[in-house]
Amino acid sequence: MSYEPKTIETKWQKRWAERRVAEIDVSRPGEKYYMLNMFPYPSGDLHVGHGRNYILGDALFRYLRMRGLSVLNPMGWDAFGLPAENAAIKRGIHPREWTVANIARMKRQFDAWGILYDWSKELASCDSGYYRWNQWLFVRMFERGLAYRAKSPVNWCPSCQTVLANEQVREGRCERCAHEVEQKELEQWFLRITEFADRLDAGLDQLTEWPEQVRLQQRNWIGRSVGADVQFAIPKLGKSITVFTTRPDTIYGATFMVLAPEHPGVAALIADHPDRAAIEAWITHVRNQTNLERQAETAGKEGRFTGSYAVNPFTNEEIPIWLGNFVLPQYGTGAIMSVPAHDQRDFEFAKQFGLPLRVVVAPADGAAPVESELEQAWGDKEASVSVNSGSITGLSTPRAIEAIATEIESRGIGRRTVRYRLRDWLISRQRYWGTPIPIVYCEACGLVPVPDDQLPVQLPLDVPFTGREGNPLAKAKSFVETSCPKCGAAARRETDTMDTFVDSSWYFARFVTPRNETAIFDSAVVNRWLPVDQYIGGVEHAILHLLYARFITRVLHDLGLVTFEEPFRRLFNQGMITKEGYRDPSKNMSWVPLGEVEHRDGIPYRATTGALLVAEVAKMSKSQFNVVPPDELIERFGADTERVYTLFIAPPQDEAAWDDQAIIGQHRFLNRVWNYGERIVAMAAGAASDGEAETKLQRRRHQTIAGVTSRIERFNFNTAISSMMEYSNAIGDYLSQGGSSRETAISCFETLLQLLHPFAPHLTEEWWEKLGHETMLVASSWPVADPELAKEDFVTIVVQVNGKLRGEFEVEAGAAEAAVIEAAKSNAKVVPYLEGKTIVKTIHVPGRLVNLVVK
RNA sequence: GCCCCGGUGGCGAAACUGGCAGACGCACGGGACUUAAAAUCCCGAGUUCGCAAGGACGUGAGGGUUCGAGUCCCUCCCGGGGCACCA
Repeated sequence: MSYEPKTIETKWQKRWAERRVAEIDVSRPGEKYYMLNMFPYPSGDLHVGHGRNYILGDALFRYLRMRGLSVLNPMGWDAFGLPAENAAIKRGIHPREWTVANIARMKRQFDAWGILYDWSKELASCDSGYYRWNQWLFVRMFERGLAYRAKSPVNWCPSCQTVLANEQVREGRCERCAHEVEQKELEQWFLRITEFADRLDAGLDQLTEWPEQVRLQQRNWIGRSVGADVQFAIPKLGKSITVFTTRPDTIYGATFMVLAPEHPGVAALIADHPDRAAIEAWITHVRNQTNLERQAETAGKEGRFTGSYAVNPFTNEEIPIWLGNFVLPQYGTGAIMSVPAHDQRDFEFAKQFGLPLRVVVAPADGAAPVESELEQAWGDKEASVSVNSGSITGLSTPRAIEAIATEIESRGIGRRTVRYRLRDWLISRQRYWGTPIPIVYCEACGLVPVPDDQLPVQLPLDVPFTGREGNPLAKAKSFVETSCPKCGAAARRETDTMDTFVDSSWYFARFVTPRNETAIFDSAVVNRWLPVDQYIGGVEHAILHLLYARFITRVLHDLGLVTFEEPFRRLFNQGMITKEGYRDPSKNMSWVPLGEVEHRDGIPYRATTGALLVAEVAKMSKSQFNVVPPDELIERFGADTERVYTLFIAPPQDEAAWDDQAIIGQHRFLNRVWNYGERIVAMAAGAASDGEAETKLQRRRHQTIAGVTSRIERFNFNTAISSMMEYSNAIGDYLSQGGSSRETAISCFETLLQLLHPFAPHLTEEWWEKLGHETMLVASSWPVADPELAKEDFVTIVVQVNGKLRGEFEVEAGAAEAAVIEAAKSNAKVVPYLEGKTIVKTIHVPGRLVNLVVK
């Protein structure tokens, strides 16, 4: 019988499901291992690029299981979100229906790939049994002041018709739809993540098994900076304004002050300005700028003089107070002391408005820069010292910072401070398909959280989806109109829903006890199974999801629900799968459907218009027509082939371009494995064993076990597959070059089946059964290498003369050094290079090489 | 601008601690089987000089350390990602 993947694949998928091989009882004792693929948004269609993430996870799952661990590998659905609502508007299907149908589709696709999940733990964030606990958690946070409502300028996406968190804005644009984000002053719900900034930053140090890149991104996003708050007196007002600086040592060089136009003190400062109206008009103009405009580097700096002065507390000089659009109201105190000689932004502002510079820092071993000659701010890459700075003159920069901070504190005009770039997390969304925020507005009682026994606040199903004008929830009278839980008076429900990132910030804990109806989860069980031992997902969540999850985990910790603060011990980010797509330069570089692309002499043209096209490698996406659906591949080659190819294509953390042609190589490989099986079972039993060929194959077997195991441990799936191919080739050589022991052939083949099982599970199960095993391969024990049998008897020693390769010879492993060197010197290929020379140095690396240095 | 990560055959890549560069594949060339094709199997192949034996060159560029560098150090070029007036 030849290899027919279709038949055997459905057979085994069915059997794994029936026997519930991936289900685990969380109360079962044993060494636990919690592995988790980030739960997906159920968009419906999976392509081979998505497959990378899940296939990798499944290979790991099968391997760990065979290693004998109790592996929890659940799957669920990040099921709230905009696409479902947009589908409702476009096609009149209710978001719930659309979501449920997509979930069913995706489950079928997982099955077709042969992926095993513990479906008894399945959860969907759009089920009220799940989002109820979202609401419960929100109320806990509200009670502790960690969830609060505030009016502030927020990011508004006019296309999505909702506000966005800071993290969801990329380069001034909406992360989802790329529409430019506007600033709006709105009252919204926030979670106080900034209160955890310090802990979130410090915790990064422990995450040694996370990709360095992700830790760095989080660190930058949190943006911890150490400095000092300093008060500058405003004699005219009899008050002072506080600035934040990371360089208090440069305070003697602070020649002016700049406030954000939004700074609360501005009105008083410009009250008696002769041209007040003009300044106010300018302030309005700055406020109306989008973040994109305001922060664009090309825009240059804008500023206005307030007409007022502050006193520099160290020089006692009066310095002018300016307003500048480059000073951000949300960071620090919204006010800065400007040191134009040593800060590039201040330098540019000073040059633009003719403000004075004063050099107060100089190289430790050189002349101080001269103010009039400066072309840019002078910074301290290397050692520098304070100059022209009163009591700190002559101190090195770090010591000067300390000294001045101490003086500021002792004089009572400020203190050391740590500031963060991180802002509170805006979670209100003006959309329907999300968790309702469980708050009631009462005339008398104000903001009243919905009591626990009234949760969940159910999302009403009978809501009109008309598109555009605002949140459909606000139009559902039966939902909005309610009574105050405190006083019973008529009241109004909050109609904002939560950012879906709230849902995904704790789902990994819910997975352990997903049906718990009395608590968010069972703490005892969660504390045994968490943190997640291995988390797998894309880098696009480096900041958003992973930061929020770390934050919420700390909240759960402080609520006494969990004993840990970091939810994910190890993190792995798989790389993207890309594919060539085609763009039409004559049509504004729009993407061309594959059916319209025609190749002539390897050059792509548009079949309909004859236009020359440009090929571009990009992330798979329907809108770019470069998606490869797995269906045809599975039909033609089988899921095992797709799985092996996906893992072989490149190191899993690297980006990889899908090659429709190269997949044939993996199909050939599996086909060969199948044929070796056929040849082995056809062998005559009981033939005499044949010493050398057998020893050689056995040695190969044990080397391969060791190699594949360590490569899987290091996630080097591509090279693990290479070494299985080599091993498979060795079995082929044994069969075709006179190997005659059926017993040897079978046991070596069985080892191949076991090693290959995580990658090609169907084919290997089929052969395991064909060879007479009654229990499943997935339940077998991972083979263990015998180092004695893996040892080589002979090693190849290469001989170099002056570092150049000149010869090689075989020698018994562990041969004496003197003998090896002697053999090297007398090697026929080497001798000519030694003639007439003297050997001045001999290097011997045992088992590898001899290098003879001659003169 | 700052911070990260990369750059190895025609292509995907390998080389784990400084020790035979290019394993394993794709594509390609030659051969076997076949009426033929597909499938399968075998052989070849970094570039270059040479009939060959063999030699020279070769991991983005240049320099350095070392008996020996894809691997370590310095400078630069190119590609990708992140942050971007954060005081």
